[in-house]
Parts: sequence; C-alpha cells; structure tokens
Amino acid sequence: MTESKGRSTRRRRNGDEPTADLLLAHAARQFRMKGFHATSMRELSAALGIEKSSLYHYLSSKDDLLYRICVESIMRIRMASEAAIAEVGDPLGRLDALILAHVESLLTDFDLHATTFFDLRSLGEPQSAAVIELRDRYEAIVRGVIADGQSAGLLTAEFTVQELGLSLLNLLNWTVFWYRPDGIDTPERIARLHRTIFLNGAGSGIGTGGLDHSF
Amino acid sequence: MTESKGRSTRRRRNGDEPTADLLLAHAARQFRMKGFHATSMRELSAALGIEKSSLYHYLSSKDDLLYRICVESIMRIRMASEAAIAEVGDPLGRLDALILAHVESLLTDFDLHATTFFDLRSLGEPQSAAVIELRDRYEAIVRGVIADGQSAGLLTAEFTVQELGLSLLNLLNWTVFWYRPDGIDTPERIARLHRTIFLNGAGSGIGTGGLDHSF
DNA sequence: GTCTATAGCGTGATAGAC
DNA sequence: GTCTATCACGCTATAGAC
Repeated sequence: MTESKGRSTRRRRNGDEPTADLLLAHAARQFRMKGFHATSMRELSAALGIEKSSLYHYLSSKDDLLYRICVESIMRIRMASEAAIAEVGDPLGRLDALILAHVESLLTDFDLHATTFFDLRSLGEPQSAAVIELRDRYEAIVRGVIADGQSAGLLTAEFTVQELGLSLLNLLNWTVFWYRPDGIDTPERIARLHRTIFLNGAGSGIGTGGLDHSF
Repeated sequence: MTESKGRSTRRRRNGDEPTADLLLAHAARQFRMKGFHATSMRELSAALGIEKSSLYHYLSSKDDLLYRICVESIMRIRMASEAAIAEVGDPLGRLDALILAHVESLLTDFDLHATTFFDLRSLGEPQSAAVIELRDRYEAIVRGVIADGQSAGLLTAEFTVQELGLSLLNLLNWTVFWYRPDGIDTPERIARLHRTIFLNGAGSGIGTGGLDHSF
C-alpha cells in the first residue's frame, strides 16, 4: 500500500491522489487499449483528473513514460521468475515454476507487458536498446532453464536451446494478445495448458511422431 | 507480373510505377517497422517517389489503407490454408498441411500480417469489426482441423478445441514478432519446430507427464 | 503541485492547375 | 495521374502565476 502525504487537495476522478505508480498503471492501460501514439497526453491527464500540463511534474516526456513502463514490465516478470525458480532444484520443477510465474506475471501486469510488446518499437534510442538488452537478459534466464532441462535428458535435443526458447515464449507471450481479465480462464489453467503442450504436446502419442513428417 | 500501361512518366525512386499492389506492400512494410500512427503519409509517398497528395488518387484515407492491408492479410492466409488442406484427407495430414501453409503465409507476407496483428486496434469502426469477423472465420477453419483431430483420437481431449486452438495459434503467430527474413531459419524448419512441439511437445517422454503437475 | 495560456510544429486531407 | 500550395487541426511541451 502506498502511503499518502495525508493532505487531500481535491476530489480526483478516480478517488486517488496521482502518484508515479498510479500514473504508470493508467498510462499502461490506455497504451494497451489504444496504442502509444494514439493516446494523447490530454487523455492521459483526463484519466487522472488533472490538467495535461500537470503531468510534466511526474515525467519529463511522453517517451520517458513509455520507457518507464517497458523497464517496469521486464523487471517485474524477471523478479517473479527468478524468485520462483530459486526455490526449486530439479530441472522439471524449475521449468514448471518458470512457466507458472511467467504466465502469472504476464496476466497480472497485463497492461504493462502488452504495452511493452506492442509499443517498444515506438521508443527512441538509446532507451529502446536499453530495454531490448534487459529483455535479452531475461530471456537468457529462460534459455538457461531450458538448457538445464536438455542436459538432464528432460527435453529433446532435436532442436537447439534457442529454438526451444522461441517455441516456449511463443506459446506463453502471445497470450497477451487475446487474454481478457474478465474471461473464464484462470492464469493457472492457462499455464497448465501451455505447460502440457510444451512438454507433452497435444498429440495422443499414436502416429504423430516418428520420421514420417510431411515436411 | 503487373502489366504497365506502357507509358513511362518519370523515374521512380524504386524503378516501378506506383500501383495499388505496390502501394499496399510499401505501406505494410513501413507500418510494420514504425507502426501505423508513427508513419506519415509524407514518408509513405517518399518511399513511392511521389508527392503526398498524389497518394489520394489511390486511396481515400490513411485508415482505408490500413483496412485494405488487414483484409488482404487475412484473405491470403485463409486462401493458402484452405488450398493446402483441401488436398488432404486424413486428420494428421490436414494438421500438418495447415501448420505449414499458415507459417509459410505468415513469413512470406510478413509485413501484411505483422501490421494486422500490431495495428488492427488503430482501425476505426466499422472496419475494425469487419476485419475481426474475417479473422474469426479463418480461426474457425483452424479449430475445425483441430476438432477433426480430436474426433479421430489424434489429439488429446484433456483440453477443449478452443484451448488447443489458442495454443497452436500462440505457437505459430508470435513468430512474426521475432522473425527476420534474412535469418538462418527457413519457414519449413520453423514450421517443423512448431509442428513437433504442438504434437509431441519438447519432453523426452520420461517423467514429464502424468498427474504430478505442480500446478 | 496544479493551474491557465500558448508556443511551435507536424499532421491528414483538399483545391485546383496541368 | 501528378503536381504546388495551403488549410485547419491536434499534438507535445513550456512559461509563469498561485
């Protein structure tokens, strides 16, 4: 819980004082829904119940806001995933923990992550490069867990660590595209779906494997 | 090959006459790279070697251009996939054919598909609804192939057709996010990777299944 | 920390000659 | 079918009072 200064100035549209965190959350929400360039500072300030010029007390530019959203998004999913796998020793348990933590962060901080995925390209240099490096570092952790699984004989050696990593992140990340928080699927069930597909596939095991690929 | 009118007016920046098809391709390319709102009509016309006002001979508005890109994108992947599965009778063969055709279209018409995925939300009504309906109709075809596979005992019944469809499209579609045409991976290898993961998973088959899920 | 007012620019789109 | 010229608007960001 964020501690207020204790001084209430005037009724906000949402009942809260505008803080840096609140600003980030509102902005991420609007960016996810309309896109970064399609969302004006006018709309942003209206959602917070202040004038647009007042926004510049909290940020230096619109780009700065996007940058902070991207960094926050990646730091959160990385912290969550690292904490989850730190408790587990065996390769399969680590993979399970990673998948669950990744999906839970993805769907909890939905607006942040969706904005990062969709609007990272709108970020100028050098911020863009900095965010990409952060993301690469997180994905290296994911690939590390996969590599351990391969070494332990848990995962196939038919494909490289890179390729398996791409498959896993494909499976997990695209969820932000269609996920709606009010839907019936829980993060747990979605994680279990992806976990099952990634490890065992959707095949029944009869006649789906072998060397008779048509391509 | 598009037939020219035979009359050359002046040297274009890319050596070609501006046609509706060429315009669409150039626009999709720029939209994919910078985003719809971040790409100006100025930049668009510059890539074609004409003045910005001349663009309006080919289109009625910037939104109209995006709409045509989205429709073209979905029609192409649908035609390709329908043609591919029409030749095949058995469920596994149809799934294989669908995956390969989907991935090939995705990577061949890379700019079109990426623009549709990333900037569909920038499209106003009623065009947006029209495109979403087109996409839903295509995804129904995908789900049909999955349903057939389930009926034939080829695919697990542990998850619904909807869920398996989401997993498969997660796996395939996110590829537009990281794919670069000059990379080393061919569409065929990427399709085979996703095909293997979706049907058999990445697990070695020892100790990855069963009821001992940690979630 | 929030306001009013406005600067300065780039945008999508149009008019009309050729 | 392409051009030159221009309009009207919305945008990000700043200045300065309180």
